[in-house]
This record gives sequence, structure tokens and C-alpha cells, in this order.
Amino acid sequence: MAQKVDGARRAPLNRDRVLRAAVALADDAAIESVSMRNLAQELGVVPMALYRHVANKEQLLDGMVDVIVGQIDPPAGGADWKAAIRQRILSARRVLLRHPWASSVIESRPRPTLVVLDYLNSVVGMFRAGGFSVDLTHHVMHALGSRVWGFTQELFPGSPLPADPEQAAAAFRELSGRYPHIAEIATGPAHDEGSVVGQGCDDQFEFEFALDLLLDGFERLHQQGWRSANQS
Amino acid sequence: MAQKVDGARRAPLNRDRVLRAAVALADDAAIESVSMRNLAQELGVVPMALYRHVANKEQLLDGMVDVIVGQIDPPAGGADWKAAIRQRILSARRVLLRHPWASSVIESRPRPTLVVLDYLNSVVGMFRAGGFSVDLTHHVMHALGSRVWGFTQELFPGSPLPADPEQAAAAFRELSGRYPHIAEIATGPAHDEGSVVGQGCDDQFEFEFALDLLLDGFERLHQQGWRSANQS
DNA sequence: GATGCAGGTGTACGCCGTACACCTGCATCG
DNA sequence: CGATGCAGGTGTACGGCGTACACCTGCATC
Repeated sequence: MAQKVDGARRAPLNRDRVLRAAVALADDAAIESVSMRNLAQELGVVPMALYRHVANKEQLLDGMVDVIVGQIDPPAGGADWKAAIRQRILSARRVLLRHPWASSVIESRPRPTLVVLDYLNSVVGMFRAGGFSVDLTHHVMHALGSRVWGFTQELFPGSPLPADPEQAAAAFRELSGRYPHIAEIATGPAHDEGSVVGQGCDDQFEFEFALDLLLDGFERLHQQGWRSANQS
Repeated sequence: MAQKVDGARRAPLNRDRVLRAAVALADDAAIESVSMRNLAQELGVVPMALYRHVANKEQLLDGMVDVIVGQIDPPAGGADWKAAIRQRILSARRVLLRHPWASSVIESRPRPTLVVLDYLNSVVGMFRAGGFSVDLTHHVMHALGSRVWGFTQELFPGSPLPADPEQAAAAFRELSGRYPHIAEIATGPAHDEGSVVGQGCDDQFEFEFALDLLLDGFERLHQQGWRSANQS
């Protein structure tokens, strides 16, 4: 192999370059194409070379999450807790919308990384700064669940209908007969007329609807001095 | 191979036996051990034999979900919508607690099966029967999200602390310094004293807390005659 | 007895993550 | 200057995965 004819030699790899390449690959292709082999090829390197920079694939995914979470805006000072938290969560949502694969990767991590703990810690801090008791803050964080990341656990990412429009129309008619309530909702005023086929919801509206419902509920509990004893 | 010395010949496979074996395997071992190869071995059969009964692994997983969803109690009649829905969702939760792998499999399905649509359709129907408008029902279903299945999107399935108690104590002290708010919550009154290490939450309480918060919110919107225009 | 077909088999392919031994080129130091 | 060490990239190989495809086998039908 003598002199390694790369033309201009590759710049040496490092953890950061690996992670950023992985994120880029997931963005451009799909998360399933992020295999050690594909990623190595993308970087002009042999698969095993990656293991000098990440311990294994799990840590690669952790690192990718860190890159994403690092893009969330820092807490806004000044505003009241509700506005500040709302704003921050919507910032997280904007980040996740830019990287659609990220929510499922976040879910899949068995343990939080330090960067993730940083984010969660700061959100907890925002509730505390708003005067929430330790206990209420705890419950409230659980109630938020994945919504702190700016995504809802969708019931189903895809619609039950096939992609082909003609087939879809037929399938929809059959579905309407068997599942009238679902059909009713799917064609309700919240969907633009043309988009019955396909998922026609305004996801942003649905997210904010649920987020505000929760935040309002939190506020109500907070104002009435919630204690462990009294449920709501 | 002559006469196939199975002793008493295996009963012939069918889709149902395959699915039930897969569920049992996931229950006894773990969802990761549900590979076509393992499952076949469990059934005393060669891997490719399974493909006579399920089209591929995706459909196997779909079928496993159907088995689980089929165990959820039917809607309780009579009671008001809130009690009935609460009861049904908590029934779903009991089922999922018996099959801890199921929530992640449900999440992973790109399209709902007919059994799943049946369940969702009936939940939608319960809101409609309670007098909810099509539109409000739609938003409310989105707001419930994965909670209709009886599970919350946990931020993290595992704690950030290592399993070994001694290491964990040390790790916790370090964590307390860096992430004071998280530490505070983790040691708050909602956790029993001994369980600071490990995830000491009462998950059932957290689930019901959030569920009731949402249901109360739904009720409030419903009572004040929610229309698309006015947000909360 | 011939025919067909449902159901189980065996082999093989291409993907995956990664263990392990190896090489290569540079910085350091006597 | 040569020797040494080591960080970083390489090559080979293993065991797992899902599954395509050709095959066999035994029973029901006519």
C-alpha cells in the first residue's frame, strides 16, 4: 500500500468528527443506515477504525443524542416559569423536527448521558425557580414525560393507509365501515380536506394543545398549594 | 432421517401457536431473544418453517401486539365517560405490566393492526359517547398519546447509577454536586428512603397522577364547550 | 396409483457488531 | 543517530441476524 494515495491525506478522525458524521448520515439517509460499516465508509475509513473513538455502537448513539441535545436553547431568564418552560420545550421540539430520527434514538437509550442530565437538571431547576415544591416538581416531570424533549409519543408514526392514493381511498372506505369513530376523527375539521389520506394533523397544534393542557394543570396544582395527600 | 423420532410427533404449527410462543419467549427471556431462530428452536422446528405462518418478522411483532392488546378489558358500560376511560386505560396498563417488553414493541410498529385499530376506535367512541365533539376528541386522543396504552414515555427506563450499590453511592454523591435539582427530586418525599439508589418512584402513582391531570383537563375543556378558536 | 399441495427442511447470502492480531508513521529520548 | 513506544488505522474472522430459494415429504383427492 506504500504511500496511501488519498490525494490529500484525510484529516485524522476524532470523536467529534465521528459523531457529527453519524448525525449527518442519519439526517441525509435514515437512522437505519447508521451502521458502523456505513459510517466508516462515509468517513473514508475501515469500520474498526471507529472503535478508536467510540467504545461501541451504544456509545455512538449516546454521542449522537448529545450532539442533538446540545442544540437546545439555554433557559430563558426573566419570564415566568410557565412561559420559560414552554419556550424551552418548544426549542427542543424545533431541534427534534430538524432531526426526525432523534426522538426514537433518545427513547432507546437505557441510561442518560451527562449532557442529557444537564438538560433535565435545568428543566427541573426552572420548576423549582417557579416556586414548585420538590415533590410536585417530581410528579410534574413524570407527567411531562417525553414531552420535555418536544415530541409526543405518537400512537403511530404512519397512517394505516397504503401510500398509493387509489388504494388508500378504497382502504379508507373499508376502514370507515369498520372503525367509524376513527374515520370521523380522521376527517374532522382539524384535518385539511385534501389530506384525509395521509396523516393530516397539524402536529404542532396537537403538541402545543397537550403541552398547554399540562402546563395549565401544573399551574392550577401549584396555585392551590398541592400536597401529596390531596389528589388534584 | 427416516421416521422423524420426535417421540410423539409435534402438533402442527399455526399462526396462533407461533404468536403465543413468541409472547411466552418474550415474557420468559426478553424481547431481544425473540429471533426467528430462537423462536423456531423453542417450537422444535427449523427457522424457515415459521415463514409458513407469518410473512416476516415485522408481522410476527404485529401479531404479538395483537395478542397483548386482545387482553385489555372491553369498555365498561354505565359509568360516566371519565370513570369508564380511566378504568379501561388502567386495564391496559395492567396488561402491559405483565408484559414489560410490549410497550416498546407497540411503539416500534410503523402501522396499526386491525386489533389495534379496534381498541383505539373504541376509546374514541367512549369520548364521543361522553358528549365530546369530534374535534375535541381528536385533540384529546393526541394528548393522551401512549398513555392510552397504559404506559408513560419514561425519560429513562434505567437510573443513571451503576448497579453495584457501593459504586452507586459514590456516583450519586458526584451526581448531587453536578445536578443538584435532579438529586433533590431523586431523594424527595416521593421516594422511599432506602431506594434512593435505583429508581424509587411509585410508577403507578406517577401514571395515575398524570392521567388524572389530563382527564381533569379534558373535562374542564368539555364543560366549557371547547371550540377550535379558543385555546384553553 | 397419480397428482397436487400444505408444511417442514437445508443451504446460502448479505447484513450486522466487534474481538484480535497486525502494521505504520510519528514523537520521544539516550 | 538508532531504538522505543504508542496512537491510530487495517485485515481477517466469528457468531448472530432476517430471509430467498430449491427441495423433500406425507397426506387428501380423484
